[in-house]
Amino acid sequence: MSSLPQALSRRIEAVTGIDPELRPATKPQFGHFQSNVALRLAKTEGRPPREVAQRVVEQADLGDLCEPPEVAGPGFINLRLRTDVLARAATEVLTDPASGVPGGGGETVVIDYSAPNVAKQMHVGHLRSTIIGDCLTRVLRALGHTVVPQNHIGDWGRQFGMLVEQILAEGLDVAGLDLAGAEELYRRANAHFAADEAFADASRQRVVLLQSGDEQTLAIWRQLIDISLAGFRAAYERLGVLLTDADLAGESTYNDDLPAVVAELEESGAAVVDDGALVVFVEGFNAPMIVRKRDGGFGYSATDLAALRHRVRDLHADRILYVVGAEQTFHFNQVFAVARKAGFLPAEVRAEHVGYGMVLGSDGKRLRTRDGGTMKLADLLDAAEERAARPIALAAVKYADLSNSLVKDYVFDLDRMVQTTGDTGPYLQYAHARLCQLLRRAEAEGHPVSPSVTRLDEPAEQTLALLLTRFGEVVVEVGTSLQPHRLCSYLYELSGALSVFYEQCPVLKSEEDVRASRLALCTAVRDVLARGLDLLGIEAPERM
RNA sequence: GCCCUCGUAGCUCAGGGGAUAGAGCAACCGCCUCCUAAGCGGUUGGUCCCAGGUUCGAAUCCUGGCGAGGGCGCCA
Repeated sequence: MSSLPQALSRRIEAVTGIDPELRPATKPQFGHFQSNVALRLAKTEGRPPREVAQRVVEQADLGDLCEPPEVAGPGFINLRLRTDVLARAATEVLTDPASGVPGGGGETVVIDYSAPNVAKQMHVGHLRSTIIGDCLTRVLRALGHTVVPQNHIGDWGRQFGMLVEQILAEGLDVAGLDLAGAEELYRRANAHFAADEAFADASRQRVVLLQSGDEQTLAIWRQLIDISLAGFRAAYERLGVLLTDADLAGESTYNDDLPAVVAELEESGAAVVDDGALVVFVEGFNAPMIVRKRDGGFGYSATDLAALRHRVRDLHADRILYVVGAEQTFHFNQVFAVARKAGFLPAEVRAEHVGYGMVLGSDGKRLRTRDGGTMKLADLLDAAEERAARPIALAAVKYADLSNSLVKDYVFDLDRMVQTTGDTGPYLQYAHARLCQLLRRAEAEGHPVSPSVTRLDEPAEQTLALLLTRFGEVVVEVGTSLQPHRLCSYLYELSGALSVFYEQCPVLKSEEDVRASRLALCTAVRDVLARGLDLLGIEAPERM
């Protein structure tokens, strides 16, 4: 089905020859849609905008869709849909199992997100990556794309020499540790490393042993991974995100690819030796990318290149998304540029860094615990659950994370985000729960729900119906722009319109045909709210 | 020093060429014999950081400042 604005646009474009750039009306008195096409045409036609608008209005064939259009202000064309057309469009949303979200996607989209570090608890930064990545996964899947999540966990690197050495020094049974225990071990190893030169040397040796495949070392390393994964699983379960072990693709999985990546970089002439390191210079970047360090070890850029190459060659990605903090913008732009240059990233494959801002405390600085430590994910969720029941607390945290522009830092204010008034997750849940209650009562009282929306006499009903028809295009927009806050804004607007409808339009006490139609409208709104919240990764309880 | 991002109401944020710049919070005033008042309506509150430029039209695009944050060859 083609959407209403598309149909309207085509009719107008048949007259104007250019896209009328139809937009939702900025104010109710301007109808449902507005176009500035006459203002833009006025110049080329050399006639007053209002005159142009009048001609467009007279010539456009809109009678079966709209009330007679109005020319307003400096030359805007305001369109108001006919009630029967609006009712039909709302019915389509009601009867469509996807509530108007077009599912024809067809791309393979790899999304890199979450990426916690082994032997460390997840912190607020991982929270953002995980929540945003989860939302994008859900949205792109709903649009019919094949989404391949990749959890690029930090399971390799120099720190493991230190950790293994510390375990051996303490004679520790790793199997008895949990993730918090591993993190304490990490701290002890760090202190030990700084204070004891002999230990530091042994740790460096241990890195070599690990890389060369020493059995004992590998066995301990695997144990560290196992306890970390248990911790990650628990965190994902608590967060209610879709990530599973099948999505794990840590840094270590690319170890075997690194020599080949380097060889290809050298063969293509992209990489050169500079100051002892193998680097790639790319135009537009003030520093080269270090692929192999002077000491022969690989930098993290090498791993990122290998991962990107794998995603293109083996996972057959059409689009690759990196949900990583905005501070890494330079790094990823450089990785993409190098990958293009080296031929790992063909022109037709899109690579996009979905950068997000930092989580700030009420002081406007990076969120920290009272003693200045990093804020743990678990502590943060604990604090939220002190203020609200679990599904509501989670909704509060997730919605706060998704409802602002991603690139901006945002202030983490638990007391504000758990409020049920205002632009919060719980407010959306409340709107949904209210509808569920209403529909339950209707069923209990034996009121039939009309299979279609038949009556839209009240402005509040029309507003709701019009909003319903926009759901699909909003989801499409999020899939393109990768800006979840647009879906948040939409759902907030829908919830607000529902509250107004709820105040102004009695449902159960209306006469029969109005009641049946309103129940249909309510069902459609409930479905869109539930589906929209699900796309955000937020539960929609039926009672609150 | 160079590069990137951000700057909108007291606070938290939308809006990113188009009509009188919008929400929420806070403050104040109303509304429950009525489907969840966890709600709704109203009032107060703005030099859209500053200065130029482009345009019929700029919060929005361009240039230059100022302010805040982040990044800039061997950590990941």
